[in-house]
Amino acid sequence: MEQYKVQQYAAEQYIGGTKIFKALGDPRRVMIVDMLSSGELCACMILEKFEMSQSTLSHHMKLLCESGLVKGRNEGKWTYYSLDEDVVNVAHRFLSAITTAKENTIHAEHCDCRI
Amino acid sequence: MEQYKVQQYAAEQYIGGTKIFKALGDPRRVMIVDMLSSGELCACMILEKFEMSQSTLSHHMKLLCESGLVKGRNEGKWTYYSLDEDVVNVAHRFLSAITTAKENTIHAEHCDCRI
DNA sequence: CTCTCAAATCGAACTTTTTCGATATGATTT
DNA sequence: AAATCATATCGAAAAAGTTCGATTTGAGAG
Repeated sequence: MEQYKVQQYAAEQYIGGTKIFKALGDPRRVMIVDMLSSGELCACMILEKFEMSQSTLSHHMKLLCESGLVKGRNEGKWTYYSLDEDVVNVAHRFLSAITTAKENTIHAEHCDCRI
Repeated sequence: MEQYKVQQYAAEQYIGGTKIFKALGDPRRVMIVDMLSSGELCACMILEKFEMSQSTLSHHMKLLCESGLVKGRNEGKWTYYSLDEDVVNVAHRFLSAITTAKENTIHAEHCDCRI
């Protein structure tokens, strides 16, 4: 998780970052991340803020955890969730990587529309 | 597009950013953004790099354009695509906003698990 | 004016995601 | 040990996303 290199145009390299973005591709999950940015919260607290069944929240939390952005911690019958700052940083770096100009691109290659 | 404020926990505020992340929630679209980060490309050039039908690429480009990340420009029978740097910056700021600690959070509120 | 080419749109099949109620699990309370 | 509570998992239904071939559109070339 230390370094995240984007190797050009080889799909596997993009999967991890894509998984994070996919997790953030839903308004409620983004709202949950926003809530967690100020610190750990138990599932029951998050559930209170949404009109959503308990099983649906559990599903969203699972996706967030699978992306790596969020960590879960069990304490007794409660589960506490928090952001994984390392993965948050991976997300930032990945977004930077894919939006920053690079060397060795396909821009110099031949194409009909450049004749 | 100048400022992007995240108002806490009101879904509408998150929709724009979510749309960008949703656009980035697919490996091929991320690869296309990566390609475009080094400059404008015509659709035919992008198509060459993927095993994908022309109509599928067109669909992905439409999603990227609708998110705002990518702009299309017609020139003769060709279409050239490029990143919209303003929206790229919106994406960065939005990601920062939702992952940065804030005031007035729900963390101080009462919850059974905090008795 | 017709043909060709690049790209967009359409329509259908397929896959994935979302959602919920019901049930299971695992811990605390009585 | 039985009841209760928080959360996870299951299964099914509905919604959304992906993909492709076929067709349309719109621009240039012959």
